[in-house]
Amino acid sequence: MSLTIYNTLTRKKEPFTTIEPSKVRMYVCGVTVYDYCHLGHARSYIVWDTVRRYLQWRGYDVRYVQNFTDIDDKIIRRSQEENLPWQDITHKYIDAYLEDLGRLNVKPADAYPKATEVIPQIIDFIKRLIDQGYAYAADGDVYYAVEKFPTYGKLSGRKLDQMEAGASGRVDEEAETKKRHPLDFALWKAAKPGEPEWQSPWGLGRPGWHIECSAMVQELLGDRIDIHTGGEDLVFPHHENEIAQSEAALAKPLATFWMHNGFVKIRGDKMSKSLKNFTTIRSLLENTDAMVVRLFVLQAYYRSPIDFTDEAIAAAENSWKTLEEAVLASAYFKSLPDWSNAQSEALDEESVKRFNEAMDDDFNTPIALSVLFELAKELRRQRNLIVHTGKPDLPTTQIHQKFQTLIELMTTLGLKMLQPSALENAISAEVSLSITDDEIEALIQQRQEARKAKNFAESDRIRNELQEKGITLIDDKGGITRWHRNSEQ
RNA sequence: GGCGGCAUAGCCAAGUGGUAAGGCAAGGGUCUGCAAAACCUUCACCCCCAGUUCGAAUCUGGGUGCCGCCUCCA
Repeated sequence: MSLTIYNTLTRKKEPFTTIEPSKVRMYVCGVTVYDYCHLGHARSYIVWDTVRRYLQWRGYDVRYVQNFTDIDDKIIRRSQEENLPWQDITHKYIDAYLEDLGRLNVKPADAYPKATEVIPQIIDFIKRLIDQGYAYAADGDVYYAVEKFPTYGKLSGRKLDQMEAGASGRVDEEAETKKRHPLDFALWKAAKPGEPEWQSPWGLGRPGWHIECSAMVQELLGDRIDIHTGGEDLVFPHHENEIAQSEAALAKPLATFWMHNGFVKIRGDKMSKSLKNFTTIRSLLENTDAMVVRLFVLQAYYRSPIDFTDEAIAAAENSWKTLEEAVLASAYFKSLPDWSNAQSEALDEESVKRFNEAMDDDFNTPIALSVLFELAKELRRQRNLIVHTGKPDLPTTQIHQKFQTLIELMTTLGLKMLQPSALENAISAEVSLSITDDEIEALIQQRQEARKAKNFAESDRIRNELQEKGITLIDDKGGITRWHRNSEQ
């Protein structure tokens, strides 16, 4: 089976193809940097990061470019409000973006172009559109003439005459008078006094929002790319306009596959900055493990909406614990006599097969995760058997294989593997700091005597005392008490 | 007004013609002084109505409800 991807452009799943064999050129629409990122952004970039990781795991050489929009009305407004140069605003929030998404284990892009770094390319692009008759200058602004592009609306499935201009109620009156058609959009905006400005053939001004992506894609990835992604709110107008710009100027399809992720909802509504109902990534991470957030996102299919609730996060927390415990179980597997002989790269083929089938079907992470949970539960079971009965009921080579597979698949989904060596250090530190084996044995002996005398208050006291020192006691049949040091911190 | 999406157990969420994955939570049993683990076990008439079919959560038509987009937006 081969990878299929849902393409917004055609509204169906299509077999994945690349322009160049085994190379993927991928462009991800990034954020406008005037504020901290919220959970909605987190979802989007976790999803695209996972797509990238999976393509790499399947052997593709992926070039991944993601932009920062570092000049626009909101940035200007923010800089005026805070009385700071706009560069201070954008630098601050770019740093914050990299930090927040890094914590979610989103890999850095191969390039992070900024709008203000490609002004010459943007100007060239606009000139080209004007020369070819797709754009017109109007009193310091430049607009794209949507009526000149016959297939305008093909991505979002609309026709010009169906759209009600200004239906969203956010129309700039002044700009309307300059436009030839209400749907025409700005490629270049004249600067008002005091605003950041760049020299252009049309006077001092700044680029419109959509043109930067067309220019950057061409600059960094070429005239055509394989995958272009973003949140579903970007389908119209942003991506529609990118298509109009790039395909008019270059006369070839911009992207083969257009992918869009569903929203994060909160209490049934879209989470967004304008609704002021967002939770920023950094506030969420104050008391939630980053991998819990990642798991919360991946437990849904990327095109479906997900509802952000305390219950959902709590459930993800428990789910993550299951995976974590399975990874931590390696501390116990290491004590198996033939563990070191079992070391090999071999994976559990059946699990890998099912994982790939799920991911090949338009990145169906909920199903892919079910494979991980099955592995994790089996590993946890083996760990428990070791702790409670002294030996597992699977051959060590199989345990090793399942363990190796779990780690590999978790890594592919960007679920950060805990370093077993760090764990060992933690455990050995605990051992050296707390209590020796002999002391434990002595206490257990005392407790046995208390139990024989039916002095359960005393026996429970000893159990609790040891528990506080990180030692768990297990009473087996035949009056034997086993114990182990707790592996979880 | 136009375009689009969604509706599956207490919660989250797969499943696109063959008789309901997975996760979370909950309950019962064996065992136990208590506890832990293990093992066994319980938990969905798939929003409604009609149709197509040997067979539908899955296809068709009609409803109902919720949501998104229509130049701020991941």
